[in-house]
Amino acid sequence: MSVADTTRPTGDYSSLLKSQGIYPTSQRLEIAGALFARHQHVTADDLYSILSKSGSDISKATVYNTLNLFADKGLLLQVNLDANKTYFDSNNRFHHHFYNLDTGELTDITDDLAAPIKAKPPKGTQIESVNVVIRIRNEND
Amino acid sequence: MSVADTTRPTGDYSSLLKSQGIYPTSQRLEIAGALFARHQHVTADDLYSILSKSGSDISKATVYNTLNLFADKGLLLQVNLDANKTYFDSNNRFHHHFYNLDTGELTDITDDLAAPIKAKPPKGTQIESVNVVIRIRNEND
DNA sequence: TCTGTTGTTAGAATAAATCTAATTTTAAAC
DNA sequence: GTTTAAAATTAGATTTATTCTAACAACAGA
Repeated sequence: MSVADTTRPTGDYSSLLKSQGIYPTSQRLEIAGALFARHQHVTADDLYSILSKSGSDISKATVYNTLNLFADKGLLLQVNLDANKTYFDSNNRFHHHFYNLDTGELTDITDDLAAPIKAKPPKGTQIESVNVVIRIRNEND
Repeated sequence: MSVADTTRPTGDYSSLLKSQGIYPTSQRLEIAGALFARHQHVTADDLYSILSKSGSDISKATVYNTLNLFADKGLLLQVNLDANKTYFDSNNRFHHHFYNLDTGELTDITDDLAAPIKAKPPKGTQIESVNVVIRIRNEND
C-alpha cells in the first residue's frame, strides 16, 4: 500500500488529497477534517449527521460521492458487515476487525494476521484487498 | 462446527433439517433441495427465481425467512461483499472466498487459511465466526 | 472572459430486506 | 375425528441504504 497514513493532527488535508490526485474542494476538505481527525468507523449517514450538527450544509449525495472516492483512492477502508450498511474506516493501514454481534461495536484488530494469509488468486487475477472480519458475541448468552 | 455437511446427493433433507431442530415443512424441504443439491452461492432473489422457474410458488418472504433460519442454524454460510446484497453459501464447511470485482464472481478458497487466524477476542466475548474475503481483479486493467 | 470539465446538489428512483396482519398448517389435547 | 394453540406461510406494504438524474455551480486553462 503506497498511500500515506491518513490520520494527521496537523489538519493538512489539502496535500493529502492532492497526493492521491483528488482535487481539494471545500466540501472534500471539510469531510476529510471530520474523518481523519481520529481513527473511527462511520457510515455515510453517520458522517452526514456529524457534519450537519456542526453547521455544515454538505449534501448527502456529496458525502456518498466523497466517501466512495476516498475509498477508491485508498484513503479509507471499506468494511461490509451486514447487508444494508457500509462502514468506512478512517484508519487506512492494513488491518482487520472484530464485529460484536450483540452490541454492533466494530473494533480494530491490532494483531498482525496479514502474513499468514497468502492464498494464491485464480489465474489471470491479482489480489486487490484482503478482508478479515471476526464476528464475536458476549460470553453470557 | 458440530453441524453436519449439508451437501448430500441422497436428498434426505428431512433428517438434515430435523437434526438442527428445524421443522421440515414442504417449503423448507423444497428450498433445501434447491440449495443443497450442489455447492453454490445464491442471493435470496437468485433462489426465488430458481424456485419460480421450476414451478414452485413459494413466496419471497418464505425464501428470506428460510435462508436466515438455515444460516442461523449453521446449514448455510452468509457472505457479505457489498452493501445491498447478501450471499448464501450452500457449502457450510469453514472456508473463505475470492470475490472478483471485475466479474462479480464468487469462488471458494480451498487453501486452509483457518489455522493462522487466531486473534484473541476482547475480554468477555467469544468468537462466533471468522470471515475472510479476498477481493481480486483481472490482471489486464 | 470564454469554454469545457469537474464537482455539487435536491429529490426521485432503485432494490434488498424486513414488517404486518391475515391465512394456513401443524401438533397435541381431548 | 374435533378442537385449540402455536408455528409457518403469504402478499403486499414499508423501510432504508445507496445510486441516479439532471440542473446548477465552481473551476482551470486558453
